[in-house]
Amino acid sequence: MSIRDDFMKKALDFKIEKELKGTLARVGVLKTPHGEIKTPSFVVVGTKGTVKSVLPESLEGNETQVVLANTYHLYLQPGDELVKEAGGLHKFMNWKGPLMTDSGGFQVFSLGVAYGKDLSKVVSITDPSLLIPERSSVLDGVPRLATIGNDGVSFRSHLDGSLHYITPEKSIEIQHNLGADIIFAFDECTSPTENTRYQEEALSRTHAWAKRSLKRHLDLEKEKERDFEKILSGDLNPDLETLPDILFEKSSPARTDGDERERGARLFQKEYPASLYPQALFGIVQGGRSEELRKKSAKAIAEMEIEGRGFDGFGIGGSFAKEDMSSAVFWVNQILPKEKPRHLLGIGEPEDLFMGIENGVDLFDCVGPTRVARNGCLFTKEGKINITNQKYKNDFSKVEQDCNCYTCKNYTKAYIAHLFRANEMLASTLASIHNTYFINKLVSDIRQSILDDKFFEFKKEFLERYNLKC
RNA sequence: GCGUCGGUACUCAAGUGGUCAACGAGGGCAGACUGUAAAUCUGCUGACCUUAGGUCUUCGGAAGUUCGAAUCUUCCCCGGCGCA
Repeated sequence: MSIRDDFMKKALDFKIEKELKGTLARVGVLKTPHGEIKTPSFVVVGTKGTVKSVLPESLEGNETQVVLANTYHLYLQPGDELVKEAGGLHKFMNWKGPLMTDSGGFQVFSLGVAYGKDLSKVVSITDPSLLIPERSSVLDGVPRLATIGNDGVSFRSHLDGSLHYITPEKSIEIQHNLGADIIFAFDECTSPTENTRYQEEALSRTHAWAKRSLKRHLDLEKEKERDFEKILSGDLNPDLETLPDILFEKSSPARTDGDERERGARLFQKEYPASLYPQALFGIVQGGRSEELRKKSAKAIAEMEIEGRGFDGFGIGGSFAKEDMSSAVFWVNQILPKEKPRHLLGIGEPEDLFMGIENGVDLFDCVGPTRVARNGCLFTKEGKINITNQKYKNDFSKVEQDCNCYTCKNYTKAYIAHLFRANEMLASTLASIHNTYFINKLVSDIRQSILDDKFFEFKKEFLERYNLKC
């Protein structure tokens, strides 16, 4: 197999190393053009091309393997064309490891039906009055910023009120300009409060959009291949000669600890323009709370292909009721092809990670660890603590005695509490570093427990201790 | 000493006869946050009673006027400024 084949055809290479008997859990390695991801893995969220308040160097020293940015936000600001001009998002944000972008599908939900309401990714569904009988663009007097049509979604920018129309094709084009290693199909994230009739309607739309996303993606990949061919065959590409150095990936990926990872990375270290890097596309499964719809969606997305090429992996989307999240994940992962990676979108409380991994999830992303950190909430093995509580004011112990993160190695609770009270920026930074480390380490420990055949012992031990203060 | 402006809860600061336990901001004390509209949001912050609500004590001090006073009157205490 030529370098070109390796480079272009294998945007993603996923190898399962071990499966946990009696469950859907597996341990694997996911190879991307910017390095490997040992799965299961947590994905740290950096919506606007930055993990808020944290330097990329800190992430690297923090067990962070992969970062997820957002299509919609970067399209609005600074614009995907500008990011492309800058040499792609990796260069632009100085993150050398694997990178993903979300498609903007979640903003269909958060700026649409959830706008101005107390509706989030995970809700408690015990109250039937939450169900939405009728839909309109204005509910309870709050106008939405996103309105869904069959062809795409109109967004009213939350930054300046300007109107934008995002279609599946547009989302993919933006994501190709951004240049993340793994990108997502444009979908409609529905609320669990929607009725079945609406879920069905939304699902068929998501499937149609998935197909259009796939089509546009494959076309754009073909264009890259043609350009690549020209370069290799020596057909002069005058543009190439004049491209600035910064457009070429020469440095090795950030994460090169371990021979295995380095070998994987080296495969992709030739001097190719960032814009020609292959990208992998994940299709997204929806279907709300319905078993029938979830399974139908998993089947449809799994089987979807154009000229023999399908999705490189899968996202499991939708807003969940906490109570039935695990069953929804189980239904879907039973059907999705085992050999491709699965990403549970937007989920990331410690207990959810155990649940997801047990039910066959390989990747999780969640704003929780970083958002909560900025608000003074820190993860510990005994549960979350609010560092601004009075009792920590003169507590000169570490957040966690045995934690190896930069924050715990160097600072006391009293100091972090002081930074929060004094409204110092470093407060967010130190808290975010600890929380991302905590979650990364937790997933890495779960991974090891599967390799050691100790998953259930570890889960029990961890959750019992964690829930003490929950 | 005379004149003048002021003294309101932890702090700053509204209020100038009843709708005032007293706007607002900060601080304090808690809580929330799951593909980031988020360094955000919510609640409490005189005392007591179990929340709705109720009772009591408060606006420098004292004494008055009034059905009713943080608000009006008198005296006193304290502070700023001006003039001596």
